[in-house]
Amino acid sequence: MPGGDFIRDIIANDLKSGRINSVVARFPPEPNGYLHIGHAKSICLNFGIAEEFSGRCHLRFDDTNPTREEQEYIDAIEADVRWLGFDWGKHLYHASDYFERLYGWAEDLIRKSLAYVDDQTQDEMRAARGTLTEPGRNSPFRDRTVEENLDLFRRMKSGEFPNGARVLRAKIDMASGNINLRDPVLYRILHATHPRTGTAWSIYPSYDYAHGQSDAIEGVTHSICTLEFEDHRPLYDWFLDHLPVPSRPRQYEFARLNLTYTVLSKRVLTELVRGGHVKGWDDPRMPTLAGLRRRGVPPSAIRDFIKRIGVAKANSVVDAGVLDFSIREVLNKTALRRMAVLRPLKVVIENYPEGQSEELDAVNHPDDPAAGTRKVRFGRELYIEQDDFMENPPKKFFRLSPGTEVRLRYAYFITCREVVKNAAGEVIELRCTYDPATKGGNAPDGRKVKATMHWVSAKHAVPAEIRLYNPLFNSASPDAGNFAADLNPNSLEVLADARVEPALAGLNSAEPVQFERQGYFAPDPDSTPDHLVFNRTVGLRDSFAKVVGKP
RNA sequence: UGGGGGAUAGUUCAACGGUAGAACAUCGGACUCUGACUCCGAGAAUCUUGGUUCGAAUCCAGGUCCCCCAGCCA
Repeated sequence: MPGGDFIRDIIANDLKSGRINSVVARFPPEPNGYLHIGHAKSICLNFGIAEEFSGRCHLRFDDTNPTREEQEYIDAIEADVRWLGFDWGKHLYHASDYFERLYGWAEDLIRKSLAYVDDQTQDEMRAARGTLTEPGRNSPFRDRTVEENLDLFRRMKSGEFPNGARVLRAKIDMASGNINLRDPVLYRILHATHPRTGTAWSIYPSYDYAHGQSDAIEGVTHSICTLEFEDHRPLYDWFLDHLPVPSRPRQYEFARLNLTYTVLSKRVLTELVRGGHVKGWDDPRMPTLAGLRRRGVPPSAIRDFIKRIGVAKANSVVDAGVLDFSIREVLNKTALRRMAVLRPLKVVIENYPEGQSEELDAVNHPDDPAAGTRKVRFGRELYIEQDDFMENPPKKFFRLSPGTEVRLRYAYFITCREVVKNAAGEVIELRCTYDPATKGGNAPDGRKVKATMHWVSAKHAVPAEIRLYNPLFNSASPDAGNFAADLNPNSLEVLADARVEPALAGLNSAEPVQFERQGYFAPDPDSTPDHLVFNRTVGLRDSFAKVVGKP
């Protein structure tokens, strides 16, 4: 029996003890924004449990607030869950599917004198709710007759009253230490158009009133949510205790995901989009599933990441580097290798005949011979990476500098003979010589070089735009209340004049490739045959960067 | 000074009265036609004070610190 965390332990025990025969879970998003990596934790947990224990997992939209929910989000959520690799089969539900039943149960509560219509204003209700340390006061409308309550509630439903005029409240305990039990609101008047039910309803159930009963209707056995709902559980149970529900779900809570250098709050993410701080929900800097997808992150990497971080009840912040690790872990095995020069520096091979060029063999994946080989063009004029040359190198610099010899991958050894500078003193060109005997990359005399560098032929390479992404925030734990102050102005870096090997022009999938020695890059949807655009999914580990103290 | 939760390496998670373990990160080293990958190695933790016990991260009591709750949001 699979175990691994306290939730799975509970389920395993429930199955073993016979309390349940099979597990039914659910992922219950509210369609008021896009899914992010924090939701991925919940999705992997709920759908993962269903898979592991041979149960099922429902996708249920918690669509009880038409003032913030939109069809666009509904569609995006379904697409994202599928993309992540999960299937709810025929079990697609909406809390709004149950509006009729929930309404009937509300009348039941009224008949049992367990609910009443309150005419207090919002301010009055707030004032009467008490504080964390003082009990609240009963509403003056708390003891209306069943008949009056029923009449008022029906008129609320028929749309007779304006927004905010009245609410239906549970009659529980205004003195409870748990504020959720101080006569919580069950229904509020909302004259709004619902994405699914249109204008059929002018009252809508609250989350607390809808969630547990929806679970019960669907036969959910384990209703897994995040920690902030822990003190809603007594209320969740109260409804199930007092209503003729068809099953008895149980709620369990786990700690939501937090990631360094990012914010996983739908409110903040929405503001980032609406405020134009990013280009949309799928901006590759966003921690949304849509953004990660656009950046080139494979869904299996996200699943691997979620597996690594575990599930527990302690609040925690996961190092964003763990996600990077998972991405590299997946991509290293699958991504084809290519050469691309991000910041080109021209190299002229003085002893290579003018006008000549040749094709050399390059492997597509060093650990997978089945991936085959391709040809790369070599010529007299090349581009190498600006970072791969230093005129006055420090001790541990193994790459090209005046007089040193390096290998150009799959090609030849070259030696730097001369440095050409412009009027400003910047290096604009290198004059080098090559050793024809080292064709393919090995010296017959057995001599070694300390560096192998990537390169492209100046004549044959294709121009490309490369987008590098850095964390959206400068702070490891941005203040969600004032996130603008922590925004990283350099989260997007565009390299407009990169050169890539021609094989990249014909890339026909959105799968990332590895630009050797640099990282994993995926074509952006903006990319066209005339204007290639690549997103850096994640960089390669770079231990040399630490040596030279690069950021 | 209400109610509900939580504290184990730098980080995240295990250990369910019987040798505190893993992953990421860090630091060494090997290998290498990617300063990648891979491999080997190292340092690094039970919030605190008592108690129970042959034996406590685990059970009990007190304390400390952290998080959540006063929406007609979810």
